[in-house]
Amino acid sequence: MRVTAKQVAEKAGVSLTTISRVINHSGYVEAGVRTRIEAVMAELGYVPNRLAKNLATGRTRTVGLVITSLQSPFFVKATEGIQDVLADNGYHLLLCNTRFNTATELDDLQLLRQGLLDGIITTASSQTRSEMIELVRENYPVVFINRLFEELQFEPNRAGYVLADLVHSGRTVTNYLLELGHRRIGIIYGAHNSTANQLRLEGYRRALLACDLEVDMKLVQSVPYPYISTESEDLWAYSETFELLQTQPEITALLAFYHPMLPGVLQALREVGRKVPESLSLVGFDDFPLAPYLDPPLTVMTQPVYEMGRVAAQLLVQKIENETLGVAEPLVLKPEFIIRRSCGPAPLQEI
Amino acid sequence: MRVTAKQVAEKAGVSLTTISRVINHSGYVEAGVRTRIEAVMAELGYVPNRLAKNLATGRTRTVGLVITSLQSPFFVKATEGIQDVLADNGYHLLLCNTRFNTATELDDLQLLRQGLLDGIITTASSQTRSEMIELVRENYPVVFINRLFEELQFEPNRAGYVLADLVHSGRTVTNYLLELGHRRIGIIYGAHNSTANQLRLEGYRRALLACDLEVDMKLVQSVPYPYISTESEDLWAYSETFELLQTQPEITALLAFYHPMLPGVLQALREVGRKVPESLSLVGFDDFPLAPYLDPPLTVMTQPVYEMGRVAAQLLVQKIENETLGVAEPLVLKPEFIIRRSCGPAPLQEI
DNA sequence: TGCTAATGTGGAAGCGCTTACAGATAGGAA
DNA sequence: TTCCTATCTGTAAGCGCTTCCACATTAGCA
Repeated sequence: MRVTAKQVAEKAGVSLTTISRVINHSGYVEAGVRTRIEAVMAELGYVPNRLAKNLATGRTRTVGLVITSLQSPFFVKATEGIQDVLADNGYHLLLCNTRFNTATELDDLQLLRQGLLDGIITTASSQTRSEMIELVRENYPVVFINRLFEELQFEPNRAGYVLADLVHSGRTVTNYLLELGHRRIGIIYGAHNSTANQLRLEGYRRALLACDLEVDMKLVQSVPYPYISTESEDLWAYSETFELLQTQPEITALLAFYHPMLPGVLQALREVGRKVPESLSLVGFDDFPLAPYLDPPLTVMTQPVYEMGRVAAQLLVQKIENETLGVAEPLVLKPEFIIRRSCGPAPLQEI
Repeated sequence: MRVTAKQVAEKAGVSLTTISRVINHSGYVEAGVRTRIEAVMAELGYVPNRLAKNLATGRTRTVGLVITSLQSPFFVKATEGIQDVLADNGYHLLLCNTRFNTATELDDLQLLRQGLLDGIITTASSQTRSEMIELVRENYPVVFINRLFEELQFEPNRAGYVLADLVHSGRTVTNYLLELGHRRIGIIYGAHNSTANQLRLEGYRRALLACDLEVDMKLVQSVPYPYISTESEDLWAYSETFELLQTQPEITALLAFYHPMLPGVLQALREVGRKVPESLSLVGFDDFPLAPYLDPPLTVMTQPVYEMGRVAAQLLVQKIENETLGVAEPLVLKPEFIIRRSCGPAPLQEI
């Protein structure tokens, strides 16, 4: 019942080939013939079937975005950057939100092999590391955001890397707190051993080292990711923060590496009776529109997220469209430190 | 270079049909043959080409989500609900984030006609109203969230409607404020004349009416949607709120209908010197994890967003899979009012 | 005028699956 | 035994495009 190109061809008295040419503005078509065909198309209400086109060309003009959650403003902003660039280049976005589910993530990656996706942008979890590497080795176009794969470092392939300078982030924040007199700086981070966490921790370590301080892993608390199916994740990271502050009361500053942990962290601080910033300094990661209106306004280390999304998408489109391989050098963008009022001088310790 | 079903067939010494049958678990295949074929598939690393399948079946198992922005927690939560259900049913999600761009929205809707999408879930803007109606009339499966189309009310088609009881929302909030003694209640809402805004406003009107009060449209301020391309939308709704409070200083309570307006509204309140809740009561719409940690904790009227997403997706899958038409009765879910500390008794007026 | 290049069009073979439809075999009921 | 049904397999015709090639025609130029 749908109108096909064949019908248009018959009605316009031309061949299928010519129809294809006017649709795609490719090859030569006489102006008169073109307008005649366009008239017939309009008359019949012809819309080209993309499935057929996809099969014939082996391309879909669709890219996948494989992420673990939408909860973080990081992903929302990155997604917008990505989509703006994709839209400009005529690509669509298949959203693969894995919800921290490894099986889902693996399935989503298979979409590349199934031909459904021309490429993938991902900040995926480390659970599927080997599969990602395999895909890259098979030369599927992939761009990673805030992820690094050293094992691919010297192989020519079609992967790309976009990162914020997270070592710098970690160091800057830590330095700031050290200068405020803090010596016991706690960290709450999401459990998976991601590149992002590693790099930030490295920055933290270096800053401490420069002051002849050692990292005390008792101050570094990981939080298992929730395998979300219901909505009861409101106070994620709450109990871990609570416990950390109970067992390590000498902590005077806290870094929350992942935005969705904030509500839990804030709740724990309330219940433990640590007022921000008087009794404890708090730094969040990634900025969000309401940060200035929290109580107190939150100091955050942030990344140029929207821009990172844009760059990632540009890189991917480029990798999809020219088939050339190459060794990838990571693209590193500058983070930004936004000081508000959630940090203060370290309170006097009773030691 | 990709392995095709044909190659598997040859190597296994069977016909293409049989391959298809084992892939799809359809029809009869002798157990021995099946295992043999599966072995060959594994050996060759065969992955079925979804493009070919899509073309042959005329279906894609992909649905589009057409929204205007991801900025609101409403969309994030709804998207998660939708994706959870879709994943359970083997569907993928194409994210069409129109960024309030009507042309983009129209293009995205065309994906249905192009065969790329089996159905659409949307909260789309009212700019594409007639095109949506046309798609519904052509019997494409579409589910609307918080949108109503009276003109389709009695026509059998494959549309579905999921709504929160927004009239009830508007009325409840307004009643609450009336009871606190407020008489001049302002509203800030996003400009497009959406069903959601209309219904909430209707609730507001009814509540006032029950107290023999009239709606004063001078208190109801619309905010044009930003046509976002850059990131400078931070203080969206700021100037409109500022102006409203300047020109209508007798306003003692304010409803913010759309979450992304909050930062701008809060900033305006600060600058105009109205302290919440002492000098002005504020109610937000749609809850979010950090609402309890704002200054002051925000009272919000919310909707069962995640659930609405789930229901919408279930409805859509159902409509896609059984081809039956029918007259749609809207599915209305109950909203929830979460009282925190951003509302107080109306301050005494100097009249 | 003849030759080449540019322009314009169509035939037909794919792309890699699904899905009638038909045919074959085996087992059970009559 | 015959017939019917259930089980199993293959042939071939699509699905609706793209694209390679071949073939005309016209224009450009020496």
